[in-house]
Amino acid sequence: MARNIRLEDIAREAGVSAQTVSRVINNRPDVARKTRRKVQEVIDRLGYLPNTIARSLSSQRTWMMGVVISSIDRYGPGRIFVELDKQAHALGYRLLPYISHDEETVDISRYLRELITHRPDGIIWAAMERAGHEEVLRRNLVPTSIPMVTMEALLPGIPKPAFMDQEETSEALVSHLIEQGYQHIGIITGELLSTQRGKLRINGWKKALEAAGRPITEKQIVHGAWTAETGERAMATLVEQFPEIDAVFACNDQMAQGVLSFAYQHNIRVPDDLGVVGFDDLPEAKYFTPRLTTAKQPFAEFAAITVRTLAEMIDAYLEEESYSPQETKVVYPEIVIRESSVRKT
Amino acid sequence: MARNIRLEDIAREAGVSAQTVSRVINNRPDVARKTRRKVQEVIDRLGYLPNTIARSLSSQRTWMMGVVISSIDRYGPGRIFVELDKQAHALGYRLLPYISHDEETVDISRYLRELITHRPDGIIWAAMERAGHEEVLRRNLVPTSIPMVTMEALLPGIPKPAFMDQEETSEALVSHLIEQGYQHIGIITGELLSTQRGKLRINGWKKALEAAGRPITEKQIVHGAWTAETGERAMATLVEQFPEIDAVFACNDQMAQGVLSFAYQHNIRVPDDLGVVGFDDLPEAKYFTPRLTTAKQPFAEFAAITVRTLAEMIDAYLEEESYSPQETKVVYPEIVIRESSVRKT
DNA sequence: CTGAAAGCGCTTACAG
DNA sequence: CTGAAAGCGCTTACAG
Repeated sequence: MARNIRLEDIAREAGVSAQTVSRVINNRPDVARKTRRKVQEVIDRLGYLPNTIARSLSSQRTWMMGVVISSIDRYGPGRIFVELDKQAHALGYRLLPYISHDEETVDISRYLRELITHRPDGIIWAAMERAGHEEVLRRNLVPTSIPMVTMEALLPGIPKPAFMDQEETSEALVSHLIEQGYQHIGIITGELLSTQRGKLRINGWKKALEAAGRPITEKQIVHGAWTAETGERAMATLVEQFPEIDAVFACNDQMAQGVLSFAYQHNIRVPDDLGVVGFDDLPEAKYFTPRLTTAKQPFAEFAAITVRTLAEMIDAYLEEESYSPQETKVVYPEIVIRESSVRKT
Repeated sequence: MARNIRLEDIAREAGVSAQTVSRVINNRPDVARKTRRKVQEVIDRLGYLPNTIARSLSSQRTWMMGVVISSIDRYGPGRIFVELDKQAHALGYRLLPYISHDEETVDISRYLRELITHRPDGIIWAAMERAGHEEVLRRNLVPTSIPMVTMEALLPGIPKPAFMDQEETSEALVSHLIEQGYQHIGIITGELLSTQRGKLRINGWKKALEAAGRPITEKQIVHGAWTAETGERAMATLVEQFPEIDAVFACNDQMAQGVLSFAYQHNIRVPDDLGVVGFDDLPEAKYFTPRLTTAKQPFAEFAAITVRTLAEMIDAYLEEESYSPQETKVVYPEIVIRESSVRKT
């Protein structure tokens, strides 16, 4: 097989030393214009592309950020991954994805260990919180002292540069339903109560009801699993155990779509008989039947803050300075009101 | 900063040579049980994780597959990326993603060149076809002789191990509409006719109409851009320029959702006044109002064939054998018939 | 079954 | 502004 062209080949051809070629490649200022031109000409002519592997090994820097994230074929994680990639790229980093396709069974410890063998300059922990993760990180990451930030789970000692508000936004969505005159408001949650995100959305719902002096009972709460299918099923359960229901907060848009489907199949008119709000503002949410009221999360900003902070931590680490950002910047979703929650008067 | 533990540290601590440690790490058979046990004990005790960068450099093998793909926050590319990741992981490879977030403006040449600097063992080209890509590949990839496969675009000299049928499936969807008694069938395409995929879906629609002896006119065809928004707008255009329309083939489910939204807003009953079929079978398609008839693409199989073939090409390349798979395995989407295209009798 | 030497392709001080 | 030497942390023949 044809051997790749090396830096040394360029040096020989251009009649200079390897370091000079290295300087040209890395755009160092201390090269004579004439020398630079000659070296560049040889590089272009031979189509030389430097070997990042060798560069990483000798400079002890990979310009890689590892990302541990759950299935990115869901809307939220997918958007987050894409925005992380954009931001990382803008700062000169590449992403090395570790996607836990099957969160229940994946051995996160093996994943993390394999990721560390690639010596990323930093790690973004975007996985959902799970029992045991803290221990996995303590045992495998801490000894390496690789800078890390978390986006989702709260992990002791690990900075969380940005926090996407869940509770206030949920409260605002439910308060909107109350203002529209809905009386009996149920909730379809996305998952077990064990995750932070799940808990906060429920808390928001509770707070809105409490503020309005409405009773809160267990039968108003049904757990789904983020999909349209579970949304539809959850709505069936709600109607059965809480028949007076006239509005529902589905904790994401896909589940809201399941609710709308249930309503359509059972001739329940939305928004007249049933008010519906979701969470996410999928690109399609505006085209649900009827158009869905929901909350749009600023993923780009969320990712940008996270990546920039990690980049700063990496810089500080390389300078052997201690730098551990304490603040968490809160970003707020935007409420988008559409037909599904506005009664025609 | 704390220096990482190296293979040599393990060797010294265990009282053996570096190569012996290397053998243990790589599970080579030729190590005495006792030696292996001792070395493993030291590895575990010190929490040693080998450095993949160094390994890649010396072995001239990265176990990385580069993936050039368009925005993965859309359903199709997202699913493909996830399935590629699963399959690659199963064969011991990692994915190095190069996502062209903004297909129009991204400089694919710079992307590819940067990817090559990472010396992936192989490259998966999952980007849509665009004018100029062929030239970019010829200039940058061919000299490196890195094995590559394509999933989407047809590129001369580059194997395409799997092909996802578009034409026959589209024809079957439209024939189904004809069988249901729909007379005037429009189409909303996903993009310009310049891509293979776009063309094939339109061809399928045409063939079905031709087989049924129906006329085909330009006014039956409107171009969208894969989103619900463009689907809704395209439907408005269709109704205006082709008022007798009683069924529509939307080239993906998101656009079909836009169509359903348009119908809902204008009191057009689906499926009675308008039959609708989509393409993709989003998890939500079953919960559209009404439930959507569509085609489910076997992405897992598509990705599996592609990755396995690339892995074989890499093996052959390393053995200095010439191996260039000529066959393309065709995989077929499954038609899923639901309410949106079945008239109640 | 085990080890000493060379090399993968770069960058990093250091010297001039 | 330019270069000779050493080193990054592994693996690969090769020798015994």
